[in-house]
Amino acid sequence: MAYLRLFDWYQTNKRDLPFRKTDNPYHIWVSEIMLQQTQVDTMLPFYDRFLTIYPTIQDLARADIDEILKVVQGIGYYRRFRMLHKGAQYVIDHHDGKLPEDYFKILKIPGIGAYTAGAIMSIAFHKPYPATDGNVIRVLSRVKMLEDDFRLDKNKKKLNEMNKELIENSNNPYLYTQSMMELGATVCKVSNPLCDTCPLQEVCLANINNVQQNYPKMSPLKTKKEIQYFTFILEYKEGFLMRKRTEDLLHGFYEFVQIESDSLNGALTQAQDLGLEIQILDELQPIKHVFTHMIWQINLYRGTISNITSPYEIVHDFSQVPIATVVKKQIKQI
DNA sequence: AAGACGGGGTC
DNA sequence: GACCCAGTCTT
Repeated sequence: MAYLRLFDWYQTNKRDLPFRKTDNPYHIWVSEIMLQQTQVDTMLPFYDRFLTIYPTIQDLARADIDEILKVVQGIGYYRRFRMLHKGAQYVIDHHDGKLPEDYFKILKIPGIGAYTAGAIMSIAFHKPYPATDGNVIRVLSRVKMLEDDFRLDKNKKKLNEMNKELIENSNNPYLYTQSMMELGATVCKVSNPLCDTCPLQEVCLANINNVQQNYPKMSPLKTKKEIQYFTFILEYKEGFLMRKRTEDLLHGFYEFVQIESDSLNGALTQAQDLGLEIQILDELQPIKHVFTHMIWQINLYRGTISNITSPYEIVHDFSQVPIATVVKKQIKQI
């Protein structure tokens, strides 16, 4: 690996990011959780707001999970913030409220896996533990022209071992992790990589052979399952009927009366079985919402109702409860 | 090993 | 429309 060129390139070209201006291990922890499967530009506003409200591990540990969800609503993958909350409480209970400088102790904290443990060790504590994310997979698979299918766990683990050797030999774990990820994010991009400006262009086998787009090799994703819903925005006593979700998906977020059905009549019948006598006023614009593993096709109606039954409750102010983007799209229409 | 888990950006 | 992203946990 051409470490010096890589590090020089990083020092000259790095983006000015708030989580690179701190050496507070907790702040770096929060940033790494928010960066899981999330682009920098998307997480930035959440990062600032989150640390303003929860500036220390103690503040986060004693916060209410519903309030935390409200703070991060719109970013997605909300389970990571339930885990982060548990993680803060775990650090209070097991490590006197301070992040330990030990890879295997960090790995035991809820919500922290191999990547995040390596990122915290190398970025916050300057210790040589590998942080192998999508960027590093892309950079190394191109530089070395690796033929493995990186959809598979075993191949990611193999590459993590290679990344471990590289960071151990780097003499600067902090610069190694930061520069590899910065390179993957800004130069060694998924499509149209900027190889002309890459500090590794002379050692990169994919660039030399002009086959960058073939790497990393990834087996195709499964097609998403589609679900048809009928959703009713029902006014009741100057509020709206809503339910706090108890499913794993969007757990703790509020939704209107939403029923899985192929037809309006079928949905209304199911609503009756729940004790809801719905009077429809308008049909609104249908909504398509894409998740990682499924697609919701939502037929949307506005109506009234003269009664309320469990588990529904009356929500008077949408700003007081966690609202996911799929419901925000619905609220926008009223 | 495979599936669950959000939302936004890119081409 | 299809793919990807500074992944982790559960089954």
